[in-house]
Amino acid sequence: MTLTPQETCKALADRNRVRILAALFNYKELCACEIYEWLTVSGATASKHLGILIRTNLILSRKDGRWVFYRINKSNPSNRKLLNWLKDQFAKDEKLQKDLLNLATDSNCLPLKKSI
Amino acid sequence: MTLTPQETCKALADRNRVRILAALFNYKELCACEIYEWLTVSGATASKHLGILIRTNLILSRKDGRWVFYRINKSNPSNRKLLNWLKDQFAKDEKLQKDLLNLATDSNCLPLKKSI
DNA sequence: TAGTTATTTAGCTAAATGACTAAGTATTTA
DNA sequence: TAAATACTTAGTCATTTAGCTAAATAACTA
Repeated sequence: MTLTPQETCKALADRNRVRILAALFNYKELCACEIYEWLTVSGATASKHLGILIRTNLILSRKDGRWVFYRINKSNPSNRKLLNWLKDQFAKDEKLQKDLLNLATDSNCLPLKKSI
Repeated sequence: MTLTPQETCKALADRNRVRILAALFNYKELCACEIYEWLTVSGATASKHLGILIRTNLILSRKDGRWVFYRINKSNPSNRKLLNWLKDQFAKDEKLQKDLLNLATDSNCLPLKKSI
């Protein structure tokens, strides 16, 4: 299935989905619970957002026991420029940077792995 | 006013707004009537879409008598990567390319100026 | 195997969006 | 100055979306 630009952009047209991507830019992987706790939305809501990002090939997931870990999909060449633009935007967004500091790195889920 | 990434993406999250940008990538300028005739929506609807693209700094307008001409805003450095990604997407989108052939170049408005 | 934990799916509601028509503004032409 | 043209604004309506809670699924643990 090929995505149109507006379908990809629609996936990025929501504050919480953009926040998820920003978080995943900072960490190699995050599990669903770490994400929804930080977003302060219900698990169901986060799951829906994560599903949208998966279906637009922006992120990938990996199941490990009870947990599902999410990461940026860097292997999709057609989105490279878009993700690069996003990264630029994140860097300039002070509010978002402050917000990211609250992403608990002392999660009782599994140790977060800082991105290189 | 600084735009968040999701605000910019929201502007690109609609088929007709993406079509407007694709048309403006192919022509230096187009007036509102050329655009809405090609989109096959009412003038009011096109005007709304054009307003959204203007407010997100993606396009610029110039009034000339009764006509308003629109063009891509190439002077906004923070959107350069995004517009580049969009251009890539357009090139790959066969449906859109076919669609663009129907953009009447024999408009009775004012002669269209092919983009360089 | 029963209970607990992590996540997804289903169903609901309020708010947002994109389309339309009608009315308003600006500019040109007769 | 009246009519016509090009576009925008306002108001209405149908559809979509983002949130929630409750129920379902999947996997571990006692």
